Amino acid sequence: MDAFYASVELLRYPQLKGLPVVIGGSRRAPDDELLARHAGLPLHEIPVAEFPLLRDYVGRGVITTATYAARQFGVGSAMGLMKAARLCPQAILLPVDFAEYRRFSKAFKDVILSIAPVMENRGVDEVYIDFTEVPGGQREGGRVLARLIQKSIFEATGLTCSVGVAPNKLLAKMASEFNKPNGISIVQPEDLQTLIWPLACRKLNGIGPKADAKLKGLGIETLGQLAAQSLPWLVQHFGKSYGAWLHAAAWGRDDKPVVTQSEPVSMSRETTFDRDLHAVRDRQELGAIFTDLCERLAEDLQRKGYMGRTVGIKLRYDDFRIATRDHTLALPVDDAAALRQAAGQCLKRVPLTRRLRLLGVRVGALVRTREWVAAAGDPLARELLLRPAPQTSEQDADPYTASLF
DNA sequence: TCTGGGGTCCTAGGACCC
DNA sequence: TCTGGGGTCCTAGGACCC
Repeated sequence: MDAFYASVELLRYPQLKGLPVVIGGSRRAPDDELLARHAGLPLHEIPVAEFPLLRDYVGRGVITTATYAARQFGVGSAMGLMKAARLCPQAILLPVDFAEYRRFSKAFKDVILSIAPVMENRGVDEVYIDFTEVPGGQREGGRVLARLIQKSIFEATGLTCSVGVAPNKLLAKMASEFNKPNGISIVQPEDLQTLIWPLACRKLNGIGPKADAKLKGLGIETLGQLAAQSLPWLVQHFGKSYGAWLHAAAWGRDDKPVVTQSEPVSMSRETTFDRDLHAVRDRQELGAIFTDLCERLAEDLQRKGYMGRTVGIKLRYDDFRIATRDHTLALPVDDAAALRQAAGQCLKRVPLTRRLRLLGVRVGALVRTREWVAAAGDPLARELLLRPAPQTSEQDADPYTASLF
């Protein structure tokens, strides 16, 4: 989806169309006051001059999305709001409204599912779609189906998206970036040299800041240069697994399927404080936040129907270093008191001399509550639920190898 | 001028078991 | 008295993604 959060906001506030708008700020909503002052007035009639400006924002936080008009000024996702305010002080700042974005997320995904049922979620604003078996999915290299999806989403939601069509997910993801916003791009295997190899390594989904810096240090700037390296050389510098992946990816090879169903692995809640807090001096405040995080996490678990037995905490110190601790319980839990109890034990095992800027609570090793309750009286069934399904290896299927061992 | 929140996956060492 | 090899689980940290 194109500038998803910002585009959803523009549906509510069409008077902001064409203006630099940024969404962000984790703190108190900057426009609460605005909405209160104009209670009763339809949202689209609130005068532009009434909206809060980025220059007036005081506090922490980053931009989650910027309109294309705002991007002209050099502001973009993940940039600190204070820095963005210097680049584009006149930008309008709106708070994030996840509930609203989730609504539109479901709406556009429902449209896609009605057309092409093999869809993989990639977060709130992105999906992979398998065109292979969709009627007409091969016409004009996929362009016809891509256009149909764009048109259907726009009619249902008023939102635009960009589509990349390619033989695999890796190339499709890159293709989707070629023609933003509201564009379609088709990449065939024979386009590797002309369309992919000139790109910076960082454009590849899976090469982040660290790997990119290391590649640069080795004199590798583009995907073409990466593709020119031998497999053993890459393995030597990046390890067996990542090295092999880098090699395959640079050659446009990716055989990962479109996964339509998946179980959550963990759930968490975390918060960055308005100011750094000290475990002793700000004990009360920290304790209240801690309890609140556990309560919200418990709500999440119960609403989604999961329990978990690995409970953990995450701290971010004032110097931005991160510490985590976790603890696995004998039985899964989903209530705030149990989470708070277990997380509290974790807190005792972590250094607390430095001031903290973030506290988080996490729960993993999830089981579906319904299945756990159903196995209530059966210790064996419970035991099986707590152990993840064993990985079936190639060796198991090979009678010769199996007999040897 | 400091840098959000919610995730997944990988690695590596140690405990523990057979 | 000195010492194997394989496997799983737990824990901590880190890279990366949206």
